[in-house]
Amino acid sequence: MATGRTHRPATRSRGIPEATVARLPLYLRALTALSERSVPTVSSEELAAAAGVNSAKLRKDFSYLGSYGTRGVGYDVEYLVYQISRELGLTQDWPVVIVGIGNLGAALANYGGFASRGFRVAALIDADPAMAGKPVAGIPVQHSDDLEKIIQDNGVSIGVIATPAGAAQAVCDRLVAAGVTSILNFAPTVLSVPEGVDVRKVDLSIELQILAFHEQRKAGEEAAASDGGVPTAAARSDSTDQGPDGDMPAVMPA
Amino acid sequence: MATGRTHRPATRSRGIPEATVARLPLYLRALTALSERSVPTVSSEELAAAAGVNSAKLRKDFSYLGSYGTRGVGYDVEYLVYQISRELGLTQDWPVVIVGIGNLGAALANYGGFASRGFRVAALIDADPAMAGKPVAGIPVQHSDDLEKIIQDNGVSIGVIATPAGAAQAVCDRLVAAGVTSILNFAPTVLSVPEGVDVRKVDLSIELQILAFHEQRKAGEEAAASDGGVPTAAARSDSTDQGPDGDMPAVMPA
DNA sequence: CCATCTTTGTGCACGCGTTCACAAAGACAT
DNA sequence: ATGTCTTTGTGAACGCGTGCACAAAGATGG
Repeated sequence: MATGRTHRPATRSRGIPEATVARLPLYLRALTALSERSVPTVSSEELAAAAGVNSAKLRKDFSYLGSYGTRGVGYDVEYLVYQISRELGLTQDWPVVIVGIGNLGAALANYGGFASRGFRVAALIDADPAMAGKPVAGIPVQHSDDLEKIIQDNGVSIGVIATPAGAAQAVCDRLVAAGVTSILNFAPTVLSVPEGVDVRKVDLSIELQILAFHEQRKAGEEAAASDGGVPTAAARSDSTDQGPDGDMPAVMPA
Repeated sequence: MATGRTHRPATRSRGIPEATVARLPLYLRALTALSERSVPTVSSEELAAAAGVNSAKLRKDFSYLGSYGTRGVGYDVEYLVYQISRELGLTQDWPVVIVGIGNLGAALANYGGFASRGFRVAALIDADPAMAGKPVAGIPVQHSDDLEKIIQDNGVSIGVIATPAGAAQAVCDRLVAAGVTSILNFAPTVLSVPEGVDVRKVDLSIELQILAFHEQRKAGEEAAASDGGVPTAAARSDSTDQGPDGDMPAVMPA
C-alpha cells in the first residue's frame, strides 16, 4: 500500500466501509476487462480470483452496495460495472489539475488510466517559467501564478501534487484556498489541511522500504543459525543504553 | 493507500505487526528531516505530529522494536534513525532493476528517494530495441533479452515493474524465474506469483477513484435533503433484473 | 411441479489494529 | 536526597475487517 488515508479514523461513509471503498476500483478494473471480452456474467469466485481477493470478502463488499447478484448464476458484468462506477462517482466528469510537471508529473499527465475512468486533466501547472506553454501529453503547461484562476475557471475539486517535497505544502495551501477539496500527494511530505479536505498519498520509496524489510527477513530466515546474518533483535544487547548519539555504527546508507 | 499487500493475511513477521512496518518509513522520513536540522531529541508527541500519526500509536510501534526512548526526555533522533534503518534493512545496499522505461519508468529512475535510502538502480530494462543504450537518469537502458543475466550478475532481488498492463505478468514471471523475490508493481494488473515472493502494488488511478468517492459524498451531503440525494440502495426495485445494460435510472446524485 | 444443483448473501466468531489512560521511569530542581 | 514534572511504555477495551460456513434463493432439468 503506497497509500493511506490521512487522519480520519476510517470513517464509514454512508455505510460503506473504507476498506470496501478501497477495493471497489479493483473490482471495477477486473469487471471492465471482462466487459471488453464480452463476458455476460461472472461468479463471485471468478471475479475474486481476477481481482486477487477472497470471494467471501468480495460478496460482502457487494452486499454493502445492494443485492446485485443472482443466486445460482452470479453477477451481471455490465450492470455491476455501472453500479460500481456510480458508487465511486465515476459516471461524472472530474476535472483534475496536476501541479509539478517534472518526470513524475509528465508520467501522470500521460497516464491513460485517468481519462478512461472519468478523470480529465484540466491543466498542468508548474512553477518554472521555462515550462510555460510547452505541451506535455498534448496539454500546454501553465505557470503557477495562474493557479487560482485555473482552479476556479475549470471547477476543479481534485488536485494532484507532484512537486518536490519542499514546495508541496505551499502548493497544497493554495489549492485548498482556491477550492480544491481532494488532494493526491506524491511529494514525500505530510500535508496539513483543514477539516473537510481529503488527502491521499503515494510514496514510491515507502513501498520499496517495506519490500526491503520483508526481503531482509527472508534472507535472515535462510541464513538463520548458520551465521549471524540478520539476527532478529536481541542481537544488540540492551546494555547499550549509554550515550545514544556517538558511537554506534551509524553507518546508514541514507 | 495506493498500496496493499498481496495475499498473505497480514502475517506478523518476527513479531512486528505489518501495520507498524508500513509506518516505519514514515517515521524514518520525519526523523531524517529532524536529523538534518540537527535536532538531538524528539518526543513522541512531536514526532507523531511530524509523521502525521497518533502519538500513542507511534509509541506502541516503537515498543515493538525495543525500548529506545528515555522517559521524561523523548527519543534520540540519530539513534532512532539508525535503529529503524536497521530494522527496515536499509543499512545494506539493495540493487533494484526497473523494467519498462516509459514515462513512469523514467520518473522512477530519476527519483531521488531511492538512492538516498539504500536502493541502487542496478539496471533499466525495456523491451523496445530503440531504447537500448539510450541513457536515462545517467544509466543506459538495456534490452529485455538480457533480463536474466542482468538479475544474476547484479544479485538483484527486488524488481520494479513499470510496463503496460499486458506485459506485466510475463515480465513478472521472468523476474521471479531469474531469482527476484520482491516486486513493486505499477502496472494495473493483479500479478500471480509463487509462494515466497512478495508483491506490492501502486495504482495511480485507484487512489484517484477513492478520492472521487469521497468527493462525491461531500457534494451529496451538501445537496442533501434539497433533492433526492443518495437513496441508499433499495432505490432500484429488484424487478430490474432484465437486460442490465441499457435503461436503468442512471440518476446518481453525484 | 418437484428435485437437484449452483451461487449468493450474511450471521457469527476471531484476530488485528487503534486508542485510552495510567503506572513506572527517569530528568531536573531544590 | 527528595519531590515534582515530563514522557515513555503498555495493559486493557473496543471496533473494524476478515473469513468460515450455511441457509435462502433461484436456475435448471426431468
